[in-house]
Amino acid sequence: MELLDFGKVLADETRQKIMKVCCCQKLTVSEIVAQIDVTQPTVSHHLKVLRDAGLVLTERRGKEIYYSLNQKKVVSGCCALADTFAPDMPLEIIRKE
Amino acid sequence: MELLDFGKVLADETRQKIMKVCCCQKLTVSEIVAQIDVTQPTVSHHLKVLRDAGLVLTERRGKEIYYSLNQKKVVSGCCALADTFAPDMPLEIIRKE
DNA sequence: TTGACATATAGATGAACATCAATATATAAT
DNA sequence: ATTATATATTGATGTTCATCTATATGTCAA
Repeated sequence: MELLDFGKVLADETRQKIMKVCCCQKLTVSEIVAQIDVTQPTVSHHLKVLRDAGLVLTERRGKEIYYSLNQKKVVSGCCALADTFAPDMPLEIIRKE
Repeated sequence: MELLDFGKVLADETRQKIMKVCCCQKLTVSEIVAQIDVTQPTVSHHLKVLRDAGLVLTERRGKEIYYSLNQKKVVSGCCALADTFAPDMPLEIIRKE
């Protein structure tokens, strides 16, 4: 089940913090570590989990690797959740540019 | 963080199965047990988790207690997720009655 | 090639949690 | 009151997983 993976990714505080900080910008691992109270290996571990779930995009520049949240994937996950567990709810417009 | 609880609830396969079966109908604990491959205490445990998160509605009728998924809460959780982790995405209309 | 820096991986440890059997509580019927 | 049925709770057990330290890998500069 795809939704199970989505849920598992969201079930950790550190992971949600990482998602939040690289939500709207590209950050290196070091920059993420600087903003969160865990060690670098721990951040790398969570980035791997996020990467495996397709929830994060990466871009190498020299020694550094930039990470950013894949907002599109977040939305598709949310939609899948709503479709599965709230099929009777009219969702209307949630946000529009 | 509210979102963390939402994620944790979603992070278990049995819980997702329970959510699915009582998504669009009221079911007793026994009826849920009959549809899922775990014991009654395990189902009760998960129903408690769901209840504490406000994700399930209950209704007592005699000896039996009917459970049904709170779809409204599911949607508000999905919206909170999108607002937090996908603020740049235009969500448009997802579904409409 | 050597050294410095950025990130990833391996292995160990502890905590959180899903599950079960056993038992308790609640409700209804006789 | 007693019995039967439905659900909840308790306590034990095993597994999953987050975290750390130590180390490996990768990249660039001198």
